[in-house]
Amino acid sequence: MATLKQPTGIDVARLAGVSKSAVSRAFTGGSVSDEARQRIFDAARELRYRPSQAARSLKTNRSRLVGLAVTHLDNQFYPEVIERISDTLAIEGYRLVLFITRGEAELEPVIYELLGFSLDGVILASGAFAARVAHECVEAAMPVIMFNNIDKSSQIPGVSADNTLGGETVARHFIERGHKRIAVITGVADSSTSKDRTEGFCRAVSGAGLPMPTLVNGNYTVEGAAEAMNALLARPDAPTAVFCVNDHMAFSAIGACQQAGVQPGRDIAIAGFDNVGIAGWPSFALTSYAQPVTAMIERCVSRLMAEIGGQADDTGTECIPGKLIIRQSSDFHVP
Amino acid sequence: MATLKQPTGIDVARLAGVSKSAVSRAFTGGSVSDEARQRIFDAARELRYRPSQAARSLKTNRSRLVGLAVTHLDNQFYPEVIERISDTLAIEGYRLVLFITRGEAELEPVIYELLGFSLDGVILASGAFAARVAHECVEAAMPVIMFNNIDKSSQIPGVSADNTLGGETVARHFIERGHKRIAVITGVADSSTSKDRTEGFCRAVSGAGLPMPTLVNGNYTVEGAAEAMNALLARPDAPTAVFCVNDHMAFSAIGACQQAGVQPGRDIAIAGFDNVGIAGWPSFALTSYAQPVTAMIERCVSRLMAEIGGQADDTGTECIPGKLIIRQSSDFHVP
DNA sequence: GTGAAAGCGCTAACAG
DNA sequence: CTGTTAGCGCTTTCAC
Repeated sequence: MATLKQPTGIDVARLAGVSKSAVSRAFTGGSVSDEARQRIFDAARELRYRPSQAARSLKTNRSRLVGLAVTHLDNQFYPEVIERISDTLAIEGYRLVLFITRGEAELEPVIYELLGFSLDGVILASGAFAARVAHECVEAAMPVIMFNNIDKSSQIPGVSADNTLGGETVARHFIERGHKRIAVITGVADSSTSKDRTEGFCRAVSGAGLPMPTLVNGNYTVEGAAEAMNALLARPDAPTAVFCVNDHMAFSAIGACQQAGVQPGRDIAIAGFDNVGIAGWPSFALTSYAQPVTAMIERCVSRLMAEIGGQADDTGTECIPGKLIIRQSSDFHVP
Repeated sequence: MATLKQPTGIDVARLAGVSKSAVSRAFTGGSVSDEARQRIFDAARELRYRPSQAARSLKTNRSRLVGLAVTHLDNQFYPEVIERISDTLAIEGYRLVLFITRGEAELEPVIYELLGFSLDGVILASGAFAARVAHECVEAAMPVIMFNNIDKSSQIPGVSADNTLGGETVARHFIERGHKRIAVITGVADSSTSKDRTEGFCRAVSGAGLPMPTLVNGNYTVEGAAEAMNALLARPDAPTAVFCVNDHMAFSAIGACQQAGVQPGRDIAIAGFDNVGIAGWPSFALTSYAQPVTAMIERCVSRLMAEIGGQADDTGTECIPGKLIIRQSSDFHVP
């Protein structure tokens, strides 16, 4: 039963024959004699005592909880990121509270909750509308940082891959392999990731004197990407290379190609972005621009910790270069 | 800055010209006159006031936080489950605190944290050693329920698919298609899921008068499953059908087959378990026993809520039947 | 329907 | 090094 009375610091103090402050000190690293400490810990173990976080939070104004807002998790990039952020935060003694968002409709309640759960800080990895949530957090003096999707136009702290560079890098790869008819399957229109990747890509393509790539919106969904790919294949001037602005869509595009009898890596070059685990599976062998996830998370967490520690973060937006991983899906020259 | 003073109930009370008790009532659904309520909410909005969860928790002994322990998330089943649990809990006003575990080594700290974070309850979906954590929770009077991996030998609340039935169902499917040389790639040895699925499968196979399936341990990992599959293919009496006890390993097995020039759905039948999203992708078209995720989560959450509400849960372990989804990877008859 | 008052369990001065 | 004391912000009797 949940109603069984938990022991308090007083119970422990009594059993150990000390004051409750001594107990508190023992558990917070204050100065206690070794002997007292020993008695306290023994008593605590006996009573199965653990300091109540609720009371502690009330006093210290710290919950050791960080909120993480993400969109739905079928894009494998997010589970990977969640796992790594969780690990990194755990080292600092923090835990993640999950807020899975599904779109604009849920905006208000999410903000309300994010701010209501007495979190120490918030990481926003949730795509398009995150910027608005971020502003609310700033207003409410809640430490916040945007991850992956950022808002360059504001001073809101953010960490992302260098998406523009990533787009460029993929473009250059296509160009080197002799492609001339090139397309890109874009993501949700107002996400910074899609915009930047597409922009970098297009700039490099036209900079090389090639015609502007055909852009089709895949909306960051499996269905959208499949449709986009089919539309591309149906064109009289079908592209020989297509850049999907994330791997999630690239997998779907590959599937669409296969169904149409077009073989990626031979008949058409496909590249993605994120380099999620699946990209390396032999069934896909997807060329992908790898986000520097480790570095991104390291920066994200340490900046958030600094904010929580009271240091204002005026670093703004930070873009870290990644690395192109070339695999079979694009590793050939056009004739 | 994190240090900006947040408004308290007193501030709101003062601005609204009422007592702080009135403010509290307004926010907890107590009886307040409409007029007062209006003034209070107006004042709260103006001050950007939100009741502090920490203080509330201290008083009510409820945090509206539920812990979720899971192993690493590369098995796509878990992200799917997390997302759904998060949604279901959100309806009840609860949020998920994530504890990503990585094995026995981390057992103690995880327990300590799980119990230390003043959670209202805990969901254990974390595989093999979850049972020990569960017992600790029970001892500590922390409402707990095991999900997916359960412990039938104890009275610890648990919800899972009917894994035995699932294994049987897959076996029957193979048998109907005329397979005689059958193998299974198993998971971590002491996980109830792997044991039950394998057991149900083997029982049905030998019940049909066929020789016992060859068992190879894939350890629930991509690498393990690939090795297992390769070992299977190398045998003189290589199987014509293999059951992978989860989809995660099945994908890897499919990859291994393809690399060996053996085509799933034609040369060999492959089936998985979980029916994760990817299973339906054309690149895999994996036959899989679908876990009844919706029902499982519904039961899991409502039982946990009951426990949190103070009702002892003596339902024990609960297994819900799923459904076989037949796809190309196994949809053929042996000659 | 409303306010006053008493804590929830803890930490952090403060004095010894 | 140790105990006493005063709250953290809220909910909740209890009178009115």
